[in-house]
Amino acid sequence: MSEQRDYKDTVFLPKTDFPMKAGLPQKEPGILARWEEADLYARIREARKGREQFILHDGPPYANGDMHIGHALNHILKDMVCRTQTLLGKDAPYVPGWDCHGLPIEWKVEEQYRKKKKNKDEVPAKEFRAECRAYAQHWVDTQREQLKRLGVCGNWDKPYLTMDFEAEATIVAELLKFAESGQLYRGAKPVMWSPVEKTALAEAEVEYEDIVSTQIDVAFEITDSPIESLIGAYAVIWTTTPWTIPVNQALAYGPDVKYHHYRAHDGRRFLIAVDLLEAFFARTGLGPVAEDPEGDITLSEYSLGTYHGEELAGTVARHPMHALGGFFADPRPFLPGDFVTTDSGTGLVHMAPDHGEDDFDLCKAHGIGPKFVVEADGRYREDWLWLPRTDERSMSVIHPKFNAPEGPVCQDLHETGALLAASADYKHSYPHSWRSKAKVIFRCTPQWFVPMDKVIDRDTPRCAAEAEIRAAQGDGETLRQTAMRALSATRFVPEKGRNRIGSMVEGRPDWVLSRQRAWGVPITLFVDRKTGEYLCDPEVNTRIVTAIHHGGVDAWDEENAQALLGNAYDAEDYERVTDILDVWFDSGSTHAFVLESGRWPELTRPADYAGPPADLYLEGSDQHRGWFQSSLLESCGTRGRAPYKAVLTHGFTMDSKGMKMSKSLGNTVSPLDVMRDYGADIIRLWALSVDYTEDHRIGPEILKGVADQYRKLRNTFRYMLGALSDFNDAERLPVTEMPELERYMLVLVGQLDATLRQAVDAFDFNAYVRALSDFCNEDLSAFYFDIRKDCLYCDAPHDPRRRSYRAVLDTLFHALVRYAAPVVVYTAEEVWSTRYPAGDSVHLLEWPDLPSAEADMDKWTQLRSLREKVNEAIEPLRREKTVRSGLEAQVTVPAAAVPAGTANAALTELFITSTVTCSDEGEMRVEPTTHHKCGRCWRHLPDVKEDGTLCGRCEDALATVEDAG
RNA sequence: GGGCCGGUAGCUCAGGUGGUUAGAGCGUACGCCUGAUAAGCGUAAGGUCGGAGGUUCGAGUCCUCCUCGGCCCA
Repeated sequence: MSEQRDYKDTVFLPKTDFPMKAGLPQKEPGILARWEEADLYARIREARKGREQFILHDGPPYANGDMHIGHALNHILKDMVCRTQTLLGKDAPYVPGWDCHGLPIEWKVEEQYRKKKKNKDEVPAKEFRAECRAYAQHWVDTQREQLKRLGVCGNWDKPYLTMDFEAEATIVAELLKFAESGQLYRGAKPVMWSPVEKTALAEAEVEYEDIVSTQIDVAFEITDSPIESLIGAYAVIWTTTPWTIPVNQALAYGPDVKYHHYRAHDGRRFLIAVDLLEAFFARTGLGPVAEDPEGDITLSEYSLGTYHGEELAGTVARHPMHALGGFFADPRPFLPGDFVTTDSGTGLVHMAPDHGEDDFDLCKAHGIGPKFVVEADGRYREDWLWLPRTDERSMSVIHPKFNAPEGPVCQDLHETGALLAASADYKHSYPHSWRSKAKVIFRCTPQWFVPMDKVIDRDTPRCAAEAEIRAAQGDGETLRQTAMRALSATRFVPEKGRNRIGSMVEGRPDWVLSRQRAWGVPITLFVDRKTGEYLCDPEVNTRIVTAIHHGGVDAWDEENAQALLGNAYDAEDYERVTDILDVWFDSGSTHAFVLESGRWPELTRPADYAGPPADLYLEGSDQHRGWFQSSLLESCGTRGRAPYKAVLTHGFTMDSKGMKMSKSLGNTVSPLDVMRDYGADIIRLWALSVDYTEDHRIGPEILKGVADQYRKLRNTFRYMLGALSDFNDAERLPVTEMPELERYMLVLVGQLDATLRQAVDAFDFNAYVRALSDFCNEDLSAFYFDIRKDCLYCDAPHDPRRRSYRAVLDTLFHALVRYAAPVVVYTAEEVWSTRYPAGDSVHLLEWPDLPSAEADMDKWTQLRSLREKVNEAIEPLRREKTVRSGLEAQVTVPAAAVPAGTANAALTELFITSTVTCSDEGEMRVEPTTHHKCGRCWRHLPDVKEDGTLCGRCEDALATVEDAG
């Protein structure tokens, strides 16, 4: 065998500096720095100025702690939305924001105090708030850097903070709109209250612990009933909080519970739920017979009647302490309560609206209000009829002695004969204060509310603002009705969100606005000490807003009261409300502050624009109860419509087994770690690959899969970059002069384009990423690139086939880099700058304009399926090493399987074999080639004289190259 | 405990109005190539569609119950 010439240096191999290995964690920060230096966000705004707007309004995350996986997912989705809209040519700005007020921050600052042995109560409020402000600012700055690192493109230099003075002023102004239109009232509501700390507690400040309580059974004598036989019988209630009996105001029954009226062995008649009789007998010994050792009593002998709960409506009892007169002598009505069960107790529940949520709601619905007789320290009011304050009895209601079977309540009940049983042996879990570890009670305190079902009164308008709001809201519509109407005009992605928020709005109680806290926006109301009405004077309100605007929330203090009230009022006559606003009101007002203030020109709508200022709100599904709803109610109450046109919700990120992440389980995945180990583009690709509409998972295996997917995408770009090295626009050919394969590929990329556009419209990003990825894998790498490898490497540079291929590659490159840019933002930039080192950012580009092309798609579908069959047929020969690659195979296919008019040469090219011939046989045949192998292109062709010499095509190609050289 | 949502190959996902042997990509295994080379190509294996009942000639798709998980509320 003669020495063969090595033709390697005559083959046009891909040439690129673009590395196969990404090294994203090292590379990304540099790319980010370049964007910042070039002020890319501002340049994109400039480039899209005047275009159709797409306003995504950022829901403010809480400024507390590092970015976690939920933040990452949420912001990647937001970034994807803005970037795809921008790519489509719209002006889609992104102004990030933070929620800065509220309890968790207060806590952290208090915690720091405790470490320094400082007492919060000794620190002036202004100083305390200043520390809260500083604490929030610290986390805003931290999260801002972390989110930037994720590749999120936005106005990071000017985010919105709910603690900005302007924001605080806007929030107050929004509150005053509610006030001026009569949509505020002062009511009461049971809240968790710590008698030790003398303060209301939030749910998060409470922990549950197992304790042993006194359980008592108390008889309430029935004084009237539609069921006459019940009169004179005793309704029995069971409770573990004896201290609430002196404020009992009603009894609740379960409408679907069955009750028994029977005569006990002592002659008294009792009313009890059927299912709970046995337990009741065990506690009280009040069975129909004194002793029942055999347990074989038949109640029917002693039964005086069985009643369905509903039949008890209209029944009235009297309080065991009715002899005290006054409050205690009033009748105690039976009320229907859905919450009444037969899990424990007697099936009848005593109602003290002062001290229970169910109690409060049920009583309120029947016109019975709380009495406010337990004071902040947990003691009964001195003048309360029941209990003269003797030393012995004057103690906090949480005191064990107070509730003991020997305690004052049980004693008194016992004396009246109403106490059927009392024992200090009931184990259950009960809320305690996080800080003092002391027991907590429910206690009614005055709170400010926004009514859900009040029609703004037409006859007595308070202020000019009211007229405006009336006009915006439907005529005679309640806030709930306005909100429901607004929801029906909103697009939900996914659609099921509508149902979720809808049922919440439908069933929610009035909005409690007030919190007894320090770090927040004040409820800036002056209440007339005589009438209890809040002052509603637009001039005063204007002064208040202006003061907050200049001085922040600190401006609402006692010293300023007279100045704010002005000359028309005397501060002495008014109580300055010191509650602060629920932080949900803060965030519910961000649309006003961020979208309508003009402070962010990129968010400002044209003067003639009407309708919701935001195109989209995009948050986790927990925000159905949170921000989506608070924004809806705030906007409906002040503008009569939702602040958004569409709402997109995403699920939560679970660990690799689908379990919720928690620090204690040690299964958390930090986006900061993922960025450090894999890079931001990997976590972005992950977020955009999963089905965000549901809960989804992340874990090592999943990330490995995402990294693999990334590598394929990256290599696709690397190949294109290499194949397009030295590409010259002059190489291009008109589409109509291109080979069919090229035209087919152009149609395919056109289909991909349509799929991607549709995915963008539907915010269906996993479909977007999958379509892109599948196209790279199936249509490019395994099909087009593989087939055209020979053409790229070996055709002469001027060959129309090669020119066509490179032209299509160039089209593909420009399309794909744009499609990929919103997803892998860093890599797309790296790809783009590798090809155009002096060029501008890839993120300034617009959606690709594809050349129109036509191809016989049915024919190509047939050819590709035939190609699969050929591969299957070659496989056995490869297995037995008869041939090693397809290039050594000679294939005979049934002519019937080949689309009409397809040349054998075309099939050979397509199947990457030595030759393909058609025959009339029904079976496909594969055999090893008899042709020699070209030394340059390695194909086995008839015109190669011996192995290692050249085929005609390569000879010509070499000749032209040498001529040119 | 209540409301709402979900459970399709190892992983990520497709599977209008119920209709032939449940699909894709990745990963895996095996093989090829060594001129995209920590790359590329090919073939193959993998699922009792969370479980149990039911409706139907026929159910991943409809109904009921159970189970596991999630969000919100209590």
